[in-house]
Amino acid sequence: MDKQLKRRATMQRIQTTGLDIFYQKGYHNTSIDDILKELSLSKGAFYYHFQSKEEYFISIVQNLLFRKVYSSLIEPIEGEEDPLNKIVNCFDNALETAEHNFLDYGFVLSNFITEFNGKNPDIMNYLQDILKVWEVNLVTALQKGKTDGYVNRHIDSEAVATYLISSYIGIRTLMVEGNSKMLRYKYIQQLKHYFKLIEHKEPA
Amino acid sequence: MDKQLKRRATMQRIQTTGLDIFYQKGYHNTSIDDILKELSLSKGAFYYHFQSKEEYFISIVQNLLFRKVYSSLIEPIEGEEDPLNKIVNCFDNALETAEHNFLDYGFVLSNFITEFNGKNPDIMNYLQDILKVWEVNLVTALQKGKTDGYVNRHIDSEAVATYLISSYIGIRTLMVEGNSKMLRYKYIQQLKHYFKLIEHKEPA
DNA sequence: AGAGTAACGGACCAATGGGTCTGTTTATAG
DNA sequence: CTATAAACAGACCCATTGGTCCGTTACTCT
Repeated sequence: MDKQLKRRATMQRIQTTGLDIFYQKGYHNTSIDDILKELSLSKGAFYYHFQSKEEYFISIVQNLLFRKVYSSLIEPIEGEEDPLNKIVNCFDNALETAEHNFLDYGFVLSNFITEFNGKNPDIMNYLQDILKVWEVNLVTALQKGKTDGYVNRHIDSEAVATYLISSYIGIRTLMVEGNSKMLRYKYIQQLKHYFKLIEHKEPA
Repeated sequence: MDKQLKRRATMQRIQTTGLDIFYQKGYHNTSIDDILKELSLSKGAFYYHFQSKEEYFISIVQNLLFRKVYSSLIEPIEGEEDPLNKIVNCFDNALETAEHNFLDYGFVLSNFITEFNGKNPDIMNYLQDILKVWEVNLVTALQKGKTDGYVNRHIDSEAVATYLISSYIGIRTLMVEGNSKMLRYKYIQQLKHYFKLIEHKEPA
């Protein structure tokens, strides 16, 4: 009965370091051997648990990547208070952790989207799905903000959501450069600036 | 005397289709043989003109990629009139051409930045240089817009420039998904919205 | 304790990768 | 017309790739 657990644990281990290395080096530039070397594991072990490199990667996306994005960018947006405030804080926190990476490799999700676009429609779907969940939750939060009196009723929630996602993906791509602290500061500053147009204006 | 020209022509051919394929499939996922097959050329010919895959790619970045980015995103910003207007038009045009690609592969420059980050500092420098030229020109245009009375004097030009670049990179990454027409519309809408905060307010 | 199977080790394979080398064509210069 | 080098063709090299196969260990259940 304990074998199921052991199995799960090993698979998780392989997936976790797999995500790390794929994130750092990219999917096509990472060999199974690279990952197995890091794990001190054998090929027999790997192919006992996974059918192929592709299926392995997909399992990582569904198990780990989704939760990673969800916990850092989606979950923190949910709740009752002012959504605009929460979005700013959420983005700022996410950028801060990125900033503290010694060497940053960008936004995991958008990296993979860039890498697989036009090459593997199957994997692309799984990645796009994560994006969609993010977008939907942003739109929902903004709409709720309208009814709760935090957000201007005249704004196009979907357009704002895409604009937010775009800018976040972009700033994370820029931050790989180095002076991420300055970039984060500038970005958050402009984001707040932008949000002045979005927030509900109290009747004078 | 004509040999120099012939040589140049052949190298250009190899570089041009190289950029195409690298853009579509990514650097690591593209083999020299892939490119040579497309060109109906031999390995001997290739390695007669280029020393290695890496040196070859760098030559592409410096010769073709820079000009591509410059002509589509940097040059159109220069000039005398209202910079904000020109930026909107420039971005809109760039997104339109992207939209008309049957299959879009994203923003070439940011794709490569994502792919080479943390892997090849040499290539990264060349790519970052292009980004910097873009950024500097945006900042210059905004500053000039201030003195010419088009742009609000209180805005932080550098922050606006990074915010613009971020959002552009991001929306191009999103547009690979499919419904790029809608995305473009939403993006430009929010961009204009954002620019209302940036433009010079006429004294009442 | 022993049978049976899950979990793993690692040699092996065919295909592909970047890159070399030698030979052949082509074109210019004298 | 011929010598000479540039431009190219393509067989070849060897390390690496994803993946297979079979043997061995370790654990579980009766």
